[in-house]
Amino acid sequence: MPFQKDIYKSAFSVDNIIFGFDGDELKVLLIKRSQDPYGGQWALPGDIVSPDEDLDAAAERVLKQLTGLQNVYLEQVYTFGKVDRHPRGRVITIAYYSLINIAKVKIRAASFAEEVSWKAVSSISTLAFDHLDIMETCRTRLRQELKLRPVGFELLPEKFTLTELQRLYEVILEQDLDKRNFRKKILGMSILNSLNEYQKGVSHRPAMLYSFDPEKYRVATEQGVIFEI
Amino acid sequence: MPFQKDIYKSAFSVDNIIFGFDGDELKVLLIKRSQDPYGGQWALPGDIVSPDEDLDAAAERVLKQLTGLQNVYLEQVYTFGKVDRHPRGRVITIAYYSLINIAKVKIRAASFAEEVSWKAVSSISTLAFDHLDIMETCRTRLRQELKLRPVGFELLPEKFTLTELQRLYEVILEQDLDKRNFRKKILGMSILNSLNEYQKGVSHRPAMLYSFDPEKYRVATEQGVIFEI
DNA sequence: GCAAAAGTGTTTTCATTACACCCATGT
DNA sequence: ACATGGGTGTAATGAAAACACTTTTGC
Repeated sequence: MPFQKDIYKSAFSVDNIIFGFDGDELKVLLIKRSQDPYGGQWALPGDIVSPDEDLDAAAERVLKQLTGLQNVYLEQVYTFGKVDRHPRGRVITIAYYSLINIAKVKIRAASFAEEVSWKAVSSISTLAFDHLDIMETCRTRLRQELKLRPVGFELLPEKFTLTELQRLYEVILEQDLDKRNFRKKILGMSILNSLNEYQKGVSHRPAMLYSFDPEKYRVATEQGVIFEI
Repeated sequence: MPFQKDIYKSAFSVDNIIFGFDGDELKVLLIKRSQDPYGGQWALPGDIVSPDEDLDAAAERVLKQLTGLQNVYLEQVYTFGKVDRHPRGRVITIAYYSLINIAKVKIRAASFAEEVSWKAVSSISTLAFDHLDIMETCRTRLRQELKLRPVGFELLPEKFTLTELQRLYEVILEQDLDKRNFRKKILGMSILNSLNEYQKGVSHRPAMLYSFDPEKYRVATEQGVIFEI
């Protein structure tokens, strides 16, 4: 089967770091590899890019296969291409990261995995291949983006409280934020809709729910408002 | 020759956007292609990555072949992988950009080029393949980096005046900066050495020469100084 | 002495930080 | 009634912006 051999002479794959937020921790979706190399170890979901497939399309496909989700936040981050990074041949990989609302995912075990699971980023210390490296690079990128663009909302349900939003920032940036200053800053940008609707069933004063409004964000940006946390 | 065909079934290249600054304009080093596809057109220097070569090494090789330079600022930016981006087959390309002191370059015409030349970024309106796209992406990245990291010095001679440095920022960021505020900010970071040496042969008051001190930068960073222009 | 760029501080303005108490709900 | 997180404003601080004149050199 020369095809297999040729592919491995010079193949490229995509790997997708899928971030989710459960209200408490930043998580990534990992698969347990069912085959060698690295059989039985946790790895990032990914696949070989087929010859007639765009890179972005391949990343979308991997995401869809695993989560059923489409049209979610997905960005290319970096390409990893060390000669020896794959034990079976020369495979470079283009890393993407996506941000999803964790509640929307019904995990589907993919054919290439025994098991699929959300793991807290902070709890991961080894991964197959150079995937730990890849994850760290994507995590750094996420932090940068979070400060400069309104991407945090991608990790939340459509309706959220300001405290949930703040907690998300605190967890990802690994720093505490002042409640009043945070609210002042976010609300001052005029990019949220106040829904005049409240949390239910909580054993404390229920919080107002908000949603992110992309159109308001566009208008604000045009008027010179700079998103920055 | 099956090898050629296999390569093109799934090959990867690097392209290198080499930035230089002549005191007045931001330039990039382009080659005129001697062969089809796009024979006769200007393009970014690049090459196929060989199977036993790291991506970074390939980018360094391209840079060295063309300029003779090694150990200069070189960073991966983005990978371009549309199915149809190369008319001869599937070739994805990993884009790098480098920052060099333009005065140090003795251009060597490479075998794959008729002609090699510095072109002002602002004057370029078409390039072979998707290279215009690649150039714009790298230019955006350069702007981002310039604001947050001390990379501008890579584009200047070792000894430079503050006005030269300011002009570099103004040209790349496309905005005017206030002279006094700029000096205050840069000097306040304590990352430059004042050389107690002056410009010569200028028909005006000669300016003090400075050099960037990476060690001072490291110390300043440790003490919490944030580089930002 | 004139043209050309170098060099230099202060005031104003605006954004960021620090900070503490009352409110609404469930148990 | 108490525990829990929700919600709110002001003063102090520090950083960024605006701004104009004197100095040194070559010609």
